Amino acid sequence: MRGDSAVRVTSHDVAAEAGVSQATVARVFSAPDKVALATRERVREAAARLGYVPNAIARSLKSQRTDIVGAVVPAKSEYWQDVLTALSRRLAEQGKQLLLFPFADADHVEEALDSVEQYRLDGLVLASSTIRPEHLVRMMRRPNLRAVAFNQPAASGLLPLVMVDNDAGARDLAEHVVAQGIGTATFVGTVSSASTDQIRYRGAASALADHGIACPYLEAGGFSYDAGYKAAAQIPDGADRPDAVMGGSDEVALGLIDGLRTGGLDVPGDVLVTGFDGLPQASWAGYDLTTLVQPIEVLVDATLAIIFDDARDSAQPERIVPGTLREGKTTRRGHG
Amino acid sequence: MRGDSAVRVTSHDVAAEAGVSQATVARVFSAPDKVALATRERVREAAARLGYVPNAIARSLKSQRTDIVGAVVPAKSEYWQDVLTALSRRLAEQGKQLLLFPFADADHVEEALDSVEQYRLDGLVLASSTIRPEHLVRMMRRPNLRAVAFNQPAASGLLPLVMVDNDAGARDLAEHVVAQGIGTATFVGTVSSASTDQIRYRGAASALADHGIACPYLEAGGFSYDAGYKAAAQIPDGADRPDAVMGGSDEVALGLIDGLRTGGLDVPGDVLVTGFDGLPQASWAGYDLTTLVQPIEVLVDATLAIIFDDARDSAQPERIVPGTLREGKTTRRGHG
DNA sequence: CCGTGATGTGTTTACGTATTCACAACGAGC
DNA sequence: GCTCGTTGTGAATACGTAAACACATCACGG
Repeated sequence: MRGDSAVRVTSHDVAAEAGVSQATVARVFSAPDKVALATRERVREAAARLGYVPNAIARSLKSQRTDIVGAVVPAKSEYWQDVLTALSRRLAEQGKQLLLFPFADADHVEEALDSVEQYRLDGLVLASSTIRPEHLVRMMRRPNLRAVAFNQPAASGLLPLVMVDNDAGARDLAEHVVAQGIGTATFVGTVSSASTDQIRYRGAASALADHGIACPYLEAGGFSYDAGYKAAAQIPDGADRPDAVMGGSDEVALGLIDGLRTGGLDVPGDVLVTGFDGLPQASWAGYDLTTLVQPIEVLVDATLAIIFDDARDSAQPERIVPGTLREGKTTRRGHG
Repeated sequence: MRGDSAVRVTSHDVAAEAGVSQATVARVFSAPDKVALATRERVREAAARLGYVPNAIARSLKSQRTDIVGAVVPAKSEYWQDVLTALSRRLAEQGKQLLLFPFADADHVEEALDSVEQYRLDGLVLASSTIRPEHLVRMMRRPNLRAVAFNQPAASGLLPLVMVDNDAGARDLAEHVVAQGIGTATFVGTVSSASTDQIRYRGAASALADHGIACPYLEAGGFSYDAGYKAAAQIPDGADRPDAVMGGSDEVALGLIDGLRTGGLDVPGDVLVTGFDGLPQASWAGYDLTTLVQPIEVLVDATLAIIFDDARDSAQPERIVPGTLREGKTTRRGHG
């Protein structure tokens, strides 16, 4: 039934109602100071009377700006959800919107990017360290599209990049557990092919090596609690049990804690555990995980600055932001 | 590479390159079966050569369909993030996108809705039980906009509505704890003005009353872990301590557990705890919370069915979907 | 051999806005 | 009293596509 009572009302209708031209109506809503006060108010009243709302689609078509930023992110991840929350809030403050392009796994990134190209977005945030370089390159040369890689070291040199200092963070965590007096350690990574995972492991291993401590690598095989939980079973027990287990992410670390405890171990009594990211859940009293907190607001602001600042000619910027060590009870050793 | 110059390439350019009309190019990308195979391939090749990508903005303007669904949701909430994940995945499968309109608190809903109206969305998911009725009514009469209230009992009669059966779920949980042999109980709600909170409390209280058990109401004052954690301190201890504490949501319940444990109590040894929603975190081994799992996939599918099914004349549908009781160790009593 | 329907393509218009250009009215400066 | 810049407004156009309409071609049955 097309005969809906609700008719689409355009700037032309408002123009007729107010006795002005369509151009004037458009100006009232996009450049009000170019219209005389009296006219402006007459138009505003007419618009209100008719229930007129400017059509963002038409505006975008004409102005070549959508005021929409896209984000290509993994569908399932605590960490990314936190980032998206911060991102969308900041955008909303600027009157812009966030269009989500989630992908289930790395093989589906291609499809997501197909969609991205159709919408003429003002900017694009490429998240997840599992996006492959060839995909990144594809996004480089779209006109009017500012793409930024977020926490994705592999994008270095290809795209503007914003990330937390994974290396320094991993070292900080390692130094911290060393200071607790550990003699052995194991790193349980997320997915070994992820560039963040590699950097975090190398940073931790290198810092531990400085103290003469070896640090074998174990792969959880995912970015999830479940992956960490299962990986806990792979950690040697008995004489070979490490004094500290460093998780490649908070999600994995939380799973590790529960997995270790299920296995009868005490955290931190028997084993120290660290994470990485600073998820809200890491602060929950049941875990109180020692982790490296990412300054998400700072990272998001830096990302948006690259997208919206007009310094187009500047070279590919790389913003590497330091994180903060959060000391929880999972590394608090020797209460007595 | 030839197609990567920074020029905008349109269907007209492709038409010229392929020696056909613009209309034919458009048909190749929107209704391929209306074009002869030979022509189609010629156009496809020309498009690939030039790096042509259809402009979704222009298409939307012409076709009056954006293929975008909006979601108005609270900015910070584990539960809604799970819903959004499911929603965006389903939409992606259908080649549609999700546009996010997060709001920090109920006072900012207005602004979010202003933005919503400008984009001519195909559908809108109004989430959160804190959206006020006057806002809902405003969304009713937009042309070409199918708005659906998601888990928001207050919208009944105003908008199409999809929700889990809060009443039955609360009763199920209550019956379950009664079956564990409790004699006293307390309900710790989220925010008492939220319609879901009221229904859950009434359902639980009513079921408990059937067994002669009173159930005082305590308000956590938020939907968060922190609110629950703090609320735990309000629960009477000593002789007045309830045998069971029912949380108004999983987030609150998880906070309650940690709060109670911090207070020196054993869960479930001293107090049983239940939640509501079925968050992934509720299944974490550290908590293993007894809760009512919402069938999010089912709810999302029902929502999208209302938005995209052409049964325009049908009355305001209300889909109330039953949840599933998940029995965890937080209500497993009497180990000894 | 003509009518008829199907098929494929081109021509044209419309979606609703922002912007350029033109123009009128007006005050100020010489 | 004339030029000149300013201010406010209208007319016209373009953004890139989809769809309505017209038309040509062709197969086919009578």
